[in-house]
Parts: sequence; C-alpha cells; structure tokens
Amino acid sequence: MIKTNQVAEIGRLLGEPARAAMMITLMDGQALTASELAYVAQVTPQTASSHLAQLVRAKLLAVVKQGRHRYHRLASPEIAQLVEQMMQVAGAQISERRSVVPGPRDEAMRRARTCYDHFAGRLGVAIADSLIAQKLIVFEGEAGMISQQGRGFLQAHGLSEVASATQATRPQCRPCLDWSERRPHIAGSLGAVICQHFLKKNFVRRIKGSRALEITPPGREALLMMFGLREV
Amino acid sequence: MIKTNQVAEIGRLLGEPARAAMMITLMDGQALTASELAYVAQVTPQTASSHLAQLVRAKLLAVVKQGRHRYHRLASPEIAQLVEQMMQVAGAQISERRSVVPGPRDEAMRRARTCYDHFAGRLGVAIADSLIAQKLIVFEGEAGMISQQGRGFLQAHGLSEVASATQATRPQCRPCLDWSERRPHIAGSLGAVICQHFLKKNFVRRIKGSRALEITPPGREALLMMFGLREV
DNA sequence: ACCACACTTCGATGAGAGCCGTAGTATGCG
DNA sequence: CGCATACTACGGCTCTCATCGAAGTGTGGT
Repeated sequence: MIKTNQVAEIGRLLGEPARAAMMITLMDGQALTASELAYVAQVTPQTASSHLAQLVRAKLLAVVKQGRHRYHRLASPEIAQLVEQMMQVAGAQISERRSVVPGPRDEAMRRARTCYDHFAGRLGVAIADSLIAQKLIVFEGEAGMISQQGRGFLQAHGLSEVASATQATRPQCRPCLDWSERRPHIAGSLGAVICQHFLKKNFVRRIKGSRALEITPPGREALLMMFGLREV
Repeated sequence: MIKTNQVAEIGRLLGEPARAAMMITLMDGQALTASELAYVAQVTPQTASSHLAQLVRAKLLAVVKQGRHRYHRLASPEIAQLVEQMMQVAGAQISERRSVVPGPRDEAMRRARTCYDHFAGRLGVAIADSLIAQKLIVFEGEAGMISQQGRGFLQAHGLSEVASATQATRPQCRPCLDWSERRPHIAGSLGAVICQHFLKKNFVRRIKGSRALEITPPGREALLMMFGLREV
C-alpha cells in the first residue's frame, strides 16, 4: 500500500513544533499572514516561509495572495478535524500524568471558542444540546439533517441560507467531539452558519490572540431567546 | 499553551515511515509481536524495538508481555480514530493528483475490513444503515444509544452482553467516518461486539496479511437474517 | 545444562532537516 | 522614482534521529 508514506508525510509535517504551532493557531478558522504565523511559531520569517511552503504543497493549508500579503488558512474541515483529534489524543496523554489546573485563560477557552468554523467549548455543546432538545435537527445516523421545524426556526432568525446553500457539498451538521468537554458539538454547514451569524451580529467577539470568544450582552440575550441558555 | 509541543510530539511519532507502517498495520485491532512489526516496517528488530519503545512511552501503543513475546496493540479507540483521520486526509491528497485505480486487493478492502475493533468498508456502512433503518439504535445527537427494540434484537442473537457490560466506559455507538466509503459506520461498544461476534462465529474471516475480511457462506446467511443484506 | 529465540541496550555512523544570514523579488506608498 | 514592507530563494551550519552491528537479558524447549 502506498498509503503508508502518505500518512507518514502528514505526520512529519505536523511533527515539527513550529508547524504544529501554526496549524493550531489556524484552528480558529481565520486566515493569517506569514509574518503573523512566524511570530506565533517563534521563528524568523525565512524559516516560517519554508514551513508554510511545505504545508501548502501538501495541501494542508490553502493560501490566498492579497497585495503583498499572503493569507494562510486550513485547507479543509477535514484538516481541522485531524488537528482537533491530535489535540484530543495529546490532551489525554498529559491529563494522565498530571491533573490539569485550568488557568484563567484556559477557562475562557473552555467556555467558548471557535473550532475551525463553528463553536466549541461549553457554548458549542450547549447550543448542540438545545438544537437537539428542540428537535430542530435530527440524526439519521450518518449525518444530521435539519428538521422541518428547524427550517422554520432558522428562517425566523434570518439564517435561511443554510437550508439551501451548502446542502450538497457538506453534511449540514455532523458531531465533532469537543476537546475540553469530551462531548460532541455541532459542526457542518449549520455550525458554520450559526458561528458566522453570531460573529456578524457581534453576539460573540474574538479575544485577541486566542481562539477564545467573549459573549457580548446582546449575545447573551440572543442565546436566551434562540436556545434558552441562561448560563454558559 | 503547552499543548503545541504535545501535538508536535504525536505528529513526530507518526511522521516516520516505519512507525506509520506499524500503526497502520495495527489498525485492524490485532496485537502483534515486535518481530512481526519489524517485518511490516521493513527494518531490523533493533530499529523496530527503538520505535516501539517510543510509541509505548507516548501511550500510542499498549504492550502485553506473554512469555518471550511482546504483543503490541493500539492504546485506545481514540488513537485508531486519529490514524483513520490521517488516512482520510492522506487519501484526499493523492486522489486529487491521480484518479485512484482500485486493484483487486483494494477491492477486498473496500468491501469489508476491520477498523480497530469494528467493521468498516461497504459491510460496515451497510450494517450501520440497517441498524438505523430498523430503529435498533437512535442518535440523541451526542452519541448513539441502543433502543428498546435494539436490546430485544441483540438478545435474540446472543449479543446481550453489550447492553450492560461496557455501557459506562464507552458510548455504545458512535459514527466513525469511513475511509473508503466516506460515510459513517458504527463504532463504539456496539460495533466492537458485532465484530467480535462475527469473528467468533466464523461469519467473517481475516484475509492473511491484510485488514480485509472475507465473508463466509454462513456469514452471508447471517447478514441476510440479521440485517436483510443480500449484497455487500 | 545447553541452545534457540525474542527482544533490548549501547555505540557509531550518516542522512536529513530545521535554522538563520544574506540576498533577491514583488507590492504599496509618498 | 525611492523607500519600506512582505515574502521568498539560496547556502552553510548544526543537531537530531533513524539505522544497524555487537553484545546482553530473559524465556522456552530439549
């Protein structure tokens, strides 16, 4: 099987601290420039450029050129899921040798963060639970589908585009195991649309230099209205 | 975040062709000796020993000593899922540059194989579909549960142990995206029990030197009886 | 007791790759 | 046009790590 070498190549690319740092930083779904990624990886721009070239060549990253900037982002949700899975495994290893003491920054991450293009943390899990409890989505085993009531709900909140737009290309929702909560939350096109909507409406705000999210006062109200969530 | 280095370490371990070959070989859930793994990785026993020590130290592999043999197996379903995800991504990369021409051996793999401790390939997907169509399992979003009818079904086929045994430790069934079919099949304790049962009853047989499975004549009958499957 | 086998440890070697300094290309700005 | 910025290309340095031979440990068989 030729597969072996391909797998090893993926592993090799993710097996370098600088590259791993870049990939993890990009897990929030944003596109960053080479300089920014050099900074987070703590290497010079030259070194970063070399790493990024490798990651792009292997199609782990996609790049768009804009003027004199080159914005890099994860190439696909599958890549994000792979990195998430690695964090999952890596987390399991360390939690065994020392009990985790979550700092204040970790606390923000645990409460709410982005996972590529959707919500994760307690926020993501709570929204997923609510969607299921309200029977707005139903799982037919392979992948979740939006129910009849779900369509009405989305339309009522100005999110109707999800029902038609990306229907064919991606499962509308798919469970994505949460790194901190160890429970699935909702990814797929539905998760992406909810996330985009909340960011656009300023219901949540990115915390600078982190994947963590801050929930704004209007955001709290929206969460209560839409999903009946009082505390996250 | 300390996570970065942990992730890179996992990547580094999987980023070596010999180690990747070992991990992929162990994806069928079997436990193999150091010599056997040295053979599949095409390295000397000394080199294999070094690799295996690293994988065990990182808890990617578990080892049991039996006489003068040391049997190695994947340490957890999470590890298997990680490797599966890597194969998924690796497969996507190659299928873009050249259209895959499945050989006869690949065909057997696509039809039926083990994925750690459960079935994958068309067989795995078909069983999953049948379980859902018969409403023997229901997804409550986070993880699948065996329904009332499901319990009856399992008991009728001498598989009652799953209902009680591993209930707490693992989700009873969880969707596991199939590498060849690109559709979820059923993992979790339910998937494991079905797989064990079919192997024990000789409904399926391992094809030597491969993860692929051969379905025996009594196996075909059982598939028809239990899941209404004529063709796989 | 002896030998065969499975596996590990140690040490030396060599290839590969990360790293950065220097230099070069492309874009934007005044 | 000149200058600053963002990024890339090249070359050499360094260091990690995979590899295997030789030797050692533990187990099983005769």
